[in-house]
Amino acid sequence: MSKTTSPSKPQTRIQKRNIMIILDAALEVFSTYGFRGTTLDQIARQAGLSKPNVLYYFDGKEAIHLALLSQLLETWLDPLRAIDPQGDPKTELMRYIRHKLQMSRDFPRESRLFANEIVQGAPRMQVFLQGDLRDLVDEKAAVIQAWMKDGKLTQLDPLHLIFSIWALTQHYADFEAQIRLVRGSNITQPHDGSEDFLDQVFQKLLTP
Amino acid sequence: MSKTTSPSKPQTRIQKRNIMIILDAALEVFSTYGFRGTTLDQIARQAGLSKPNVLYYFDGKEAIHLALLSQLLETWLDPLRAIDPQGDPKTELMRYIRHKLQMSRDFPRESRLFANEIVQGAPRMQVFLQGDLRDLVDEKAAVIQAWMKDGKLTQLDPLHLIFSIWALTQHYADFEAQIRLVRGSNITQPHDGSEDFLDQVFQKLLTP
DNA sequence: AACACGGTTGACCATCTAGTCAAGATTGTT
DNA sequence: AACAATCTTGACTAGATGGTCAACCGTGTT
Repeated sequence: MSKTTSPSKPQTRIQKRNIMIILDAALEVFSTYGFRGTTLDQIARQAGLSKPNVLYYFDGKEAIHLALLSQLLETWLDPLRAIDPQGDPKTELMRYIRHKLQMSRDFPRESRLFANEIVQGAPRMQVFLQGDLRDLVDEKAAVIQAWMKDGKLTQLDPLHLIFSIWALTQHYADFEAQIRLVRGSNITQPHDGSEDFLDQVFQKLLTP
Repeated sequence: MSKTTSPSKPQTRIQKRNIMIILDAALEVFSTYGFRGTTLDQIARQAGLSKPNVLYYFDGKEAIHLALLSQLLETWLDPLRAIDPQGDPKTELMRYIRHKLQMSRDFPRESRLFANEIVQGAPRMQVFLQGDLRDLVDEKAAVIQAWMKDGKLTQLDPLHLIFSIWALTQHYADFEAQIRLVRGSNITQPHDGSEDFLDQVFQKLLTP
C-alpha cells in the first residue's frame, strides 16, 4: 500500500510537518545531484531525520521524486496559464517573461530539478509533460499566433518564441555555476542585470 | 602511475582505437545519465569491451570523464575564439550564433555532457572554466563593447548578450526532450525552424 | 619457433545504497 | 493512568558498483 498516494487520509500535524521537511530536503539534494546522484542518506541527513523515518513517510526514493515533480509542475506552469487572450499582447507577454525570470531567481532549485530531469531525457516526467504541458503550450501558442496575425506583435514562430523565453529565463538558474565562474568572484549576483537585459531584448523583438 | 596522463608515450594502433571507442561510448552514456548516473559497466557494454579492459586504458571513471571534458571544451570554445575584432560586427556575431546553433544540432551529446555538469554546479569543470573560458569571454565581451560604443550594434550588456546566445542555441540540444514532448510525435525535428527564428531574433536585436 | 610485450578477462573484493523489520519511544484520547 | 495509534530507529539484507589481480591470449620481432 502506498503511503502518500491515498488522497483522502487526514494528516496529523507531525505528518504534515515531516512530509514538508522531507520534500524540502529532497528538493535541495535532487536539484544539486540529480536523481541517481542523490542518496536516501543524503535526503535523510538534510532533513534531520533517520533514513527509515524518511521511508516511513514515502514509499521510496522514486516516490519522493515523483511527489516533488507533480507538486512543483503546477506552480511552474502557472505564469503561462495566466496569459490572458483578452489582454494587451505585449503587456501579457512581458508580464509572463518577467514572472518567469522572477521564478528563476526566487526558485532556482525548482528550475534545476526540472533541468536535471529534462537534460537526461525526462524519463520520470513524460506523463506530466505530455498531459498538462503540451495542451497548455498549444493553446497559448494559438493565442500568440492570433495576436501576430492582428499585427500587434512581430511575426514569429510562436512555439520558438515560447522556447526562447524558457531558455533565456531558466538559463540564469540552471547555468548559474557557469555564470558565476565567468563573472568571477565579484560581488555581482548571477541575476544582476538580467531583468533590464530581457526587457530590452523582448521589447525590441516583439514590437513590429 | 597514470595511463592516459603521460603525454609523450607513443600510442599503438590498438590503444588509439580503443581509447577512441571508450571515449565515444562514455560520451554517449555520460551525456544521457550524468556522471553519477553512469556506471562503468554501461560504458564497457556500450564500447563492446569488458570492464577490466576499459580500466586498462583509463585510471577510473573520473579519469574518463575528465578526459572527455578537457578534450571537448576546446572544440566547444572555438566558435567564440573565432570572433574577429577586425570583422564586421553584425556579420561576426551572426556567424558565431549560426555556428553555435549548428554545433548544438550536430553535437547534442557534447552539449548535454556540459549541461549535466554545469546544472550540478560544475564540480569537475571549475578548473577548465576558470582558466580558459573566463579570459576568453572577458576578451570577446570587450570587443563587443567596443563595437557597441562605435554605434555598430544595439547598446546591450555584452556579457548578457553572450549568455543569451548560449542559452538560445544550447536549449535545442539540452532540452530536446521537452521540445519533442511539446511538439508531439510529429515528423518535425526539435531543431526545425530554429535557424530562421534565431536569425530573425538577433538581426532585429543587434540592428541599432 | 620462441620470446617479449601489449592486450584481455573471469573471479573476486570492499564499499555503497535502497529498502526491511522488529522493537522501542512518543503522542493523543479516554 | 492506561491504552492504542502514531512515530522513530539500530541493525540488518540483497544487490549494485568501482576497482583489483593473477592468469591467459595475440601479435610482431628476431
